[in-house]
Amino acid sequence: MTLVKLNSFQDIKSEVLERITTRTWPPGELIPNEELLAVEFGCSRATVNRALRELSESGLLERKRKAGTRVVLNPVRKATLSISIIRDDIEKRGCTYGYVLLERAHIMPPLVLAKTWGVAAGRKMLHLKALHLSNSVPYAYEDRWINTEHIPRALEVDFSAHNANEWLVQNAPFTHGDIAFSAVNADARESEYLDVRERDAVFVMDRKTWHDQTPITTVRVLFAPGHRMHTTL
Amino acid sequence: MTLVKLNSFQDIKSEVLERITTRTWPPGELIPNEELLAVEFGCSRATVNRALRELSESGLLERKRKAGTRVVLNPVRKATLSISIIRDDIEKRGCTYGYVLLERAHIMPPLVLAKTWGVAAGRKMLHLKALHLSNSVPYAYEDRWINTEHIPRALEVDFSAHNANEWLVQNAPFTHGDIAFSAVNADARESEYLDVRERDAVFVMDRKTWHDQTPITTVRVLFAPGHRMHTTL
DNA sequence: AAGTGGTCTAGACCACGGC
DNA sequence: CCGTGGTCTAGACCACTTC
Repeated sequence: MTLVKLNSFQDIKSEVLERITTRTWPPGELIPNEELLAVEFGCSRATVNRALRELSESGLLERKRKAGTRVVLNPVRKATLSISIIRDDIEKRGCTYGYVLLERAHIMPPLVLAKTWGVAAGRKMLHLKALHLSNSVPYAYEDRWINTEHIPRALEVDFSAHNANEWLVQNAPFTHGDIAFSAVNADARESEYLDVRERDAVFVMDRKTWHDQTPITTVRVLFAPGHRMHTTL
Repeated sequence: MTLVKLNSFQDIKSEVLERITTRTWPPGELIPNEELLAVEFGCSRATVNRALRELSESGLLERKRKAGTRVVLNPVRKATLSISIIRDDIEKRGCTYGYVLLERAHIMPPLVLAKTWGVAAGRKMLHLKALHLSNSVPYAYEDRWINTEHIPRALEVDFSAHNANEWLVQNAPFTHGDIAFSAVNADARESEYLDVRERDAVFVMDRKTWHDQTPITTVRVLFAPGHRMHTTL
């Protein structure tokens, strides 16, 4: 075993990655423990630890105390999605952002929603429908419910002037959330709002957020046809 | 300032998160430096560093040498997607996985593909179309190109017996990739393969992978209607 | 019981980037 | 210049898991 001086955890990541892709350490194989690698690479155990920890976070290694570190058999690659505010998406492309409130109502949510989202049944919530425009062209249509039991102030906000997404980000922080993406055929109303043909395929994001156990808001966003969500591996 | 003993970086993450959401440290604000926080929390600087680093990786803090650490104004939340192989997705739900090769050809790719993917024009590549089944029902349809200049062995593999995805994962590792998700209306052929009506909305994943600079494979996967991709924030 | 990774510490040096 | 975060080190203790 040659002792090569690899001082940074980045170098070690690359070297380990190399050994994985070239199958020096084939899938399923147990690799040497941190202490041995530290000796081999001429660095401290903490540095090896950081390199291996990050590789395991990206799904390439599997680590267990006492059992050691293994190369994952069928790597489940992790891709990071950046969920930005729609306004930013639009402005990043050099387009002008526009916003229109379509509907506002303080009503009881459908039972399905109350069930799946965990809000008390029989309580009114704020329901908003709005359109996001890019250079005056429909970009996304959103259908949102806000838990006004928890955020009563939302009832007094003029959501025709303030984008609900941005108001909530600044006024009702959440601790965790839950997102799903899918594809649906635009129904009659949706296609009218987005100015597309009925049944056109639209990309959908469903998001629910909570502050600890308390539901904050849930929103379904339909993006105009052609929308792509992009990331790297 | 009270000195509270917070020994773990997890505790510190929670505490800092708490201060962000309760606006003890409002958006845009500069927070104390690592050394001060280490004193306040009664732990070492390295521990504070790990907590703050992780929070900055999830998009809540912004750190710059000399400038210090700030609470991000409009947090762009990072969500992690797990991209698993289709077989696992299906079997995880307790369904039986099936696979059918529909077409195989060693031909020149369309010019658009060569351009966007960076392969030399005028070279033949392996083109595969296949169907993934869940309990014998179409689950996803894939249209794939494999760079046989780089992986000549792929020409000798019987892809009617071996799933291309899995063969490639095990035989042609990649160093990086690029994924996009979108929604499209199924065309006549696609809807026939997936056994749905024409123009039904399908969820699409386009993926390209490279080994260093060399293209490995590119695939477009169309998922049967109803498919959802899920993650947490 | 013993081996492994998970984490913390105290101290150090360095790179970046405002000043 | 010099304050800040970024990283590394050597050592330590602990938690988990397999044996």
